[in-house]
Amino acid sequence: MNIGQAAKQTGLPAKTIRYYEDIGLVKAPRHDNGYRYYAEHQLQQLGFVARARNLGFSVDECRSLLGLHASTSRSSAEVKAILKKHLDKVDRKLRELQAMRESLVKLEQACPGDQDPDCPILGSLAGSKE
Amino acid sequence: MNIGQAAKQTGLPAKTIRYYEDIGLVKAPRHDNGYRYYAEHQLQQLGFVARARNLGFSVDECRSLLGLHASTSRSSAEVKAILKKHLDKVDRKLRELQAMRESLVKLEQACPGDQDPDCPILGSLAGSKE
DNA sequence: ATTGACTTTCCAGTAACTGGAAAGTTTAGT
DNA sequence: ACTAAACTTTCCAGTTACTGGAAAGTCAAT
Repeated sequence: MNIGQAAKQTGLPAKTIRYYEDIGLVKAPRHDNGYRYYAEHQLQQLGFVARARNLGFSVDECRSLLGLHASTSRSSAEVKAILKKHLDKVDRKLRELQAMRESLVKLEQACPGDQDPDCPILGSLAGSKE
Repeated sequence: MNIGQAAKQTGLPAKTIRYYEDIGLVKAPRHDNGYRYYAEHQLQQLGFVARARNLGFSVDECRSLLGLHASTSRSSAEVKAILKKHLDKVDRKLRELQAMRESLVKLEQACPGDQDPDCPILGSLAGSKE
């Protein structure tokens, strides 16, 4: 299977698949003509990475997870440790976004959104009442 | 006031202040020796940008907001439109992160995290039950 | 005069792709 | 057989918003 087909199967753009090979994440053997060849194993790996990326894991975390997946001497504790660390990051980001959201909603409600130049959003950004 | 003092006042790293000048966001006049000079006006602008960035506005959105702030012919509707668009993005991102979080928590709970190689996290990433 | 703390510019690197150019390959149609 | 479309290859550049570091100039104090 060539890269285009693999792209369809995995939902990843061909560009991204090539990129993953460039950085040594998922390697594919070549045909005689130089075209990359994707068999079941490579498709599995690409799917694995795609799912991990969808969960927000970084490419480097994906690399570690793929490594553990391939290792016979792994422990589920190692995998869980990676996940926990990532989950912490997600939680931090969530709190950050929630705080932003609250401020933004308040500003949105305070602003009339009319033709008048008077704007509490700009006022707040300019540091009023600070 | 030199850049170091301005950095302390605004909480922005000096590097970042120089960067903002590079991209034409907040310009500062120079002393005879070439050092940047920060007066009240520049400090206001930097503070404005810092607050907008903390609310998650992109640098380009900051540019637009600064422009509106400086304009006498603005309407609060224009400002609010930028905010709304940004808020939409924040909301999308929040939902995305919340979905990730839920999946991650489920996987965390399913994984024993012991010395055994058997791991439902890897199983799920590998596409089991799909 | 020399140290230390500033400051300047410029170049490179970060994360994870994405777009586009130029060139080679394969396939379908005539 | 010829050609045009559809793939594929590599390589280079651009994206976002900085951040780190090097080499060099400046300033204040000893």
